[in-house]
Amino acid sequence: MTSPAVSSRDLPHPGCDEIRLEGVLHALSDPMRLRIVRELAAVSGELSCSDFELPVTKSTTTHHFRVLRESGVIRQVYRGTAKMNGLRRDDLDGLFPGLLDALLDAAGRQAAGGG
Amino acid sequence: MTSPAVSSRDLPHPGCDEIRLEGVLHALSDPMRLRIVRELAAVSGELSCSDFELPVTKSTTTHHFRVLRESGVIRQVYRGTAKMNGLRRDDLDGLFPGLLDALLDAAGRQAAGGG
DNA sequence: ACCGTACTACGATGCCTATCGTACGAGCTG
DNA sequence: CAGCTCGTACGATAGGCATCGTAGTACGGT
Repeated sequence: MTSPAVSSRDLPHPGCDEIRLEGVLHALSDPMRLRIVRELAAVSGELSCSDFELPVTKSTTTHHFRVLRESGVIRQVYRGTAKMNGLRRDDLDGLFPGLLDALLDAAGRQAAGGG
Repeated sequence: MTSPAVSSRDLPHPGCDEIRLEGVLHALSDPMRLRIVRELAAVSGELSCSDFELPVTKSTTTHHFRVLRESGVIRQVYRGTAKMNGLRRDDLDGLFPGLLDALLDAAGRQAAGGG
């Protein structure tokens, strides 16, 4: 077959009116989650959870993805056994214009310069 | 006398090279601290700790100001018995161009629109 | 039907932190 | 000096959270 269909298992996402700036900042204040978001932004598409090679166990990885989803930063959808992750770029840009770009730029500068 | 001199009591501030993006985001992910920063940005000058009317005790207020200072978001200096607080706007703009403005704009939009 | 892969759920653990209250220090002002 | 205001220090408390391990579920392939 071509590509696995979206599973019926659905994941709760906050609506745009439920996304809180504090929640977004808290989600991104964790190094592991900031790293995830940076990788997602770099590919500008979807990545499965297992595409990331994080120095933590799978349990912890699941936890971080959930925090990102529940804060409204990423969108998650099952596709077969894989769970695909994508940045909610349009939603975030609509709510907080320029914020995501400024954050990604800031993270990039820090990664490049300070270590 | 004219104005009370800066006290000899000195407060430790992180250098620009010590300011971490994650630390800044964590500092701003608390509603009370985000509120403090918004008020500081609004007056674009210095405010004493007691200029803020926060719904927490003085102990807690002290704690929040310290977190903001230690993360590099604000600069604090004693002037008489008062402790004056100012945004480290130049330092932050130098490290993370556009970030502070985007954050303040985002906070303003959320305060105006969603409540 | 069976197995392997991808991810989850749950409990445990140890640390961090937001909050408070009380007691104290530093500096004005009468 | 005495008192007042501003802010700190310290301990306590309660909740949050990053992490792990183990056991389990969902799905696709053989």
